[in-house]
Amino acid sequence: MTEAAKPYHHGDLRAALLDAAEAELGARGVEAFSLRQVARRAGVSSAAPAHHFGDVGGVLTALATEGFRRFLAAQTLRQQGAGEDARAQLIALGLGYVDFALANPALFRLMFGSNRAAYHDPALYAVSEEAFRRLAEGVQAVRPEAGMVDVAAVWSATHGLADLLAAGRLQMLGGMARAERDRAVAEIVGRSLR
Amino acid sequence: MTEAAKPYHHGDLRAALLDAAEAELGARGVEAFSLRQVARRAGVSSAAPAHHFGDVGGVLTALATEGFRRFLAAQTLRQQGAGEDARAQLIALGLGYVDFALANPALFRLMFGSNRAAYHDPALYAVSEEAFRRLAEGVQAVRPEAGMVDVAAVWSATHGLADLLAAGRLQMLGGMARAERDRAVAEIVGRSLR
DNA sequence: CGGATATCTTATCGCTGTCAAGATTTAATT
DNA sequence: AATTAAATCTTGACAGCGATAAGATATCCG
Repeated sequence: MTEAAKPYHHGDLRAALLDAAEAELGARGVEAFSLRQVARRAGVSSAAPAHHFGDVGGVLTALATEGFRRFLAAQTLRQQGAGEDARAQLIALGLGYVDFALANPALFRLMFGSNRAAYHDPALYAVSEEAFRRLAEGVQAVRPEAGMVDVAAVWSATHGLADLLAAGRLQMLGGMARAERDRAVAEIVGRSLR
Repeated sequence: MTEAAKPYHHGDLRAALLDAAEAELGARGVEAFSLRQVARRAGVSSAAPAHHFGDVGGVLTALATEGFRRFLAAQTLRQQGAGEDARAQLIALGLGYVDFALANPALFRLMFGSNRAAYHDPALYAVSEEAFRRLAEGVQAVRPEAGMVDVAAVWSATHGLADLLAAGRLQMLGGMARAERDRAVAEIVGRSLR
């Protein structure tokens, strides 16, 4: 096909719907997310998404899954630019955690602060478990004798920071220049390790 | 009036609607909260809430405001049962923070993890600012030279802990007996202070 | 080529939040 | 005490939502 005005079949509607859903999420937030609006954004009828995602929960679950992939990628990116020692790697993971929350606040909120994504979905469960595993292993690498409380401490500090920043509280940190904020995040995550 | 079956005027509908709203919030969560359902719970027409709260946002804002009052009360309760020194007081504040989140997960999520409550509302703004002020002053009392980063560290660790526990992640801590969990929370909050 | 299948639309349902208009009760004023 | 004003609640309507069944159109595969 060359470039027909409106082919009956979209070609890759699933991907287009996910893009539209992310735009909708960013524009309206998790609370006011509308599936019909997503369909409208993609230039398709309101019933079209059902064939690819089932219901609105399916769309949000797929979006959250994609979100976790990028979440992990943001952590990897920071870790690649960090020193090799375990502590620097764990702090880099925390910086990536916060990076993602600041860059995608609505997506972050969908992933961590709502019941709208179905975590019993195998793909979402797998990728969220991987995120936890990476953090836990990062803690173990720094302190081999570390236990549950140590993992909880690092996760809590990092997640709390990310959540408060994504919500727009903690303006004292959110308004900082990146380098300065990075130092503060590193300091806070570092403290949680004792 | 003795006990007429259905008086046209309720008497204290505002309070009854808030109770119904809290029940609805607990039952369905922030995501599926329905104003009509709240009215049904209170035995009143769907348009009745408008006269007391304006729209659904007004109900949720009032509910969040009441939530912050109880949030502060939970912290006060812990602080009354704690030692007098500044550090014990701050850790008690953190324990109250977590207590509230575990006892009222849906309300906690409304207050901290959603845009549905209007924080420009004077009453809600005032009570949420008081909560922040108490935490910041608690940090200052422990370390008079403390700065923004110290406040952010304590808030992040405490809030992250509460948020993850309310969301059902961190089952490792959530499944503990209260005394054991308290020790872990105290340890984690304590770490954020240095 | 032709039937099976995947993809998308149209039309409809019950539910939601909001609003205007009317009914009923309480409060204020004289 | 009588009348008026104000507050409270109901009824009825509207548009938008998610979901689903039935039909239209395109692709796949023998």
